[in-house]
Amino acid sequence: MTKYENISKEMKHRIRSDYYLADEPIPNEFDLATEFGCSRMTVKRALDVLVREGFIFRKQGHGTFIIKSPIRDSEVSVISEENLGFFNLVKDKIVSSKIITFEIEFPSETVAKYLCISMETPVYHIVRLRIVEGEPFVIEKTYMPSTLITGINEDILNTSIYNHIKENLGLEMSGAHRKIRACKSTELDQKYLECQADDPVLEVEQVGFLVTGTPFEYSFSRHRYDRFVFTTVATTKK
Amino acid sequence: MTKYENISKEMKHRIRSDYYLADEPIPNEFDLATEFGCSRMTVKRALDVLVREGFIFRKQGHGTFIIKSPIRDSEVSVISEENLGFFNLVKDKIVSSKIITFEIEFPSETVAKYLCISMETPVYHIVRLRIVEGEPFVIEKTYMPSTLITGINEDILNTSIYNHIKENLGLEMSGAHRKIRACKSTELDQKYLECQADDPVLEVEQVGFLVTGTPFEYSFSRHRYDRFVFTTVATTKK
DNA sequence: CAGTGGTCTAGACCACTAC
DNA sequence: TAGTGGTCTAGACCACTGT
Repeated sequence: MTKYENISKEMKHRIRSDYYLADEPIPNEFDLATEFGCSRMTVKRALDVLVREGFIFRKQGHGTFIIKSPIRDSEVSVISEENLGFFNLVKDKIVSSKIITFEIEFPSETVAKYLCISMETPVYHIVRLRIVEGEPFVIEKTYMPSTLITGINEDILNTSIYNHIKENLGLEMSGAHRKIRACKSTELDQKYLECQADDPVLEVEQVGFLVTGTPFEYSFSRHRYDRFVFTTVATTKK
Repeated sequence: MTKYENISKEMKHRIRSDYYLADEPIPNEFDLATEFGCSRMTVKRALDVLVREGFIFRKQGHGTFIIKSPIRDSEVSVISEENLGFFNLVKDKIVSSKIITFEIEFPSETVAKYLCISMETPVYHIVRLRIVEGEPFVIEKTYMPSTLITGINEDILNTSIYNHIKENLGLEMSGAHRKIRACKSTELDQKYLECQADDPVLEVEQVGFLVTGTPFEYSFSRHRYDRFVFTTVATTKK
């Protein structure tokens, strides 16, 4: 844990616990640097994280203020930078899985393209239903190069592929590119998500990357439209 | 335009125009600092932008590499940090608008909450259909405090509210909190988006902020499901 | 004008990678 | 071990805000 991460964490905690008054600026960067015993650049870097996550905003020449936006208090949602795996999404909930498909095959042209592999590299093709608190939540269709992500079995599929990648394979995920769209539900959706023929689904298409830059998964997550909202924070300043 | 923004821009240009080989690391931070005549910290900051936007990734102890992911090449989409206004979304396309509702009213409790105003502060309530290349694209329902965003008229509604806010009012937008979900289409959607009763819509709920931290708009954009995809880049590293 | 955040420097040391 | 990115410093000067 670096110094700036600690400061980020502490400041987030202070904001969430109303340590600072929401209508006044938080202490300036010089004072925070003194308080935390570090240089001003380190405080700045720590606060950059909070800006990106939508906790605070800065006003040049005036100060740094807390954003009190109720839109951040979502039930089940993705706040952009934070979590990749499904388990992070639904922490503190009871989760189970049902394996619908578990095959190994040669990839289609599209799958090969997104995973940056040849069409001769076999991939896992996994379809799982994820159940949260006893209710069907999402169908995940995942393709992963079997040469990279090795040792997949049903036990792993019933818990977390991400944990397997991290704990057993020692690989680290760095990020993902995602597309989010609304779709009509298919018969597969209706059967497993237990939704009506005219219910839509929210689909998240994702290419996940390791810290080595290698794509390791290409997936489609189809969510029940009434149980999932995707949340993001956008800032214009770089 | 600051030094690091210039370097970001130049590096993005180089990557897009294949100036660097995609299979080799780009020059290290020390060499780039020499080339651009700046300190290493400034290069680092410039490259941070490209990391967040999904152009490159870094591998400590090894180098910095280009991400070649085809998922970024979307037609009409939102890449997280970049654009807030509708016009930025569909640059280089022919856009027109149809005003469906243009009223001033007292806000509901919800609208007041999201805009951080009292229920006695009047708000504009605007519903517009946006047409791209002759095809209905999105219905935008927008609430804005009339005391903050002044001087709205039909001319402005037919072009861009964002331009009005920027050019005429001299206000600057800083970011937004968004929720994205799939919905069933309503009769209003079907009528104006010219979609079928069983077509879903992709809804983006948004609270937009000025650089002063003040919420200035609370809006719902309902997109035709077959004409819009929301794209984002997520990274686990802060 | 004083106070704040924004940018930038020139260097230091550390952590990690590949060879 | 050499080379890379990661963190951090102690300052400097600039740009902007409110009074």
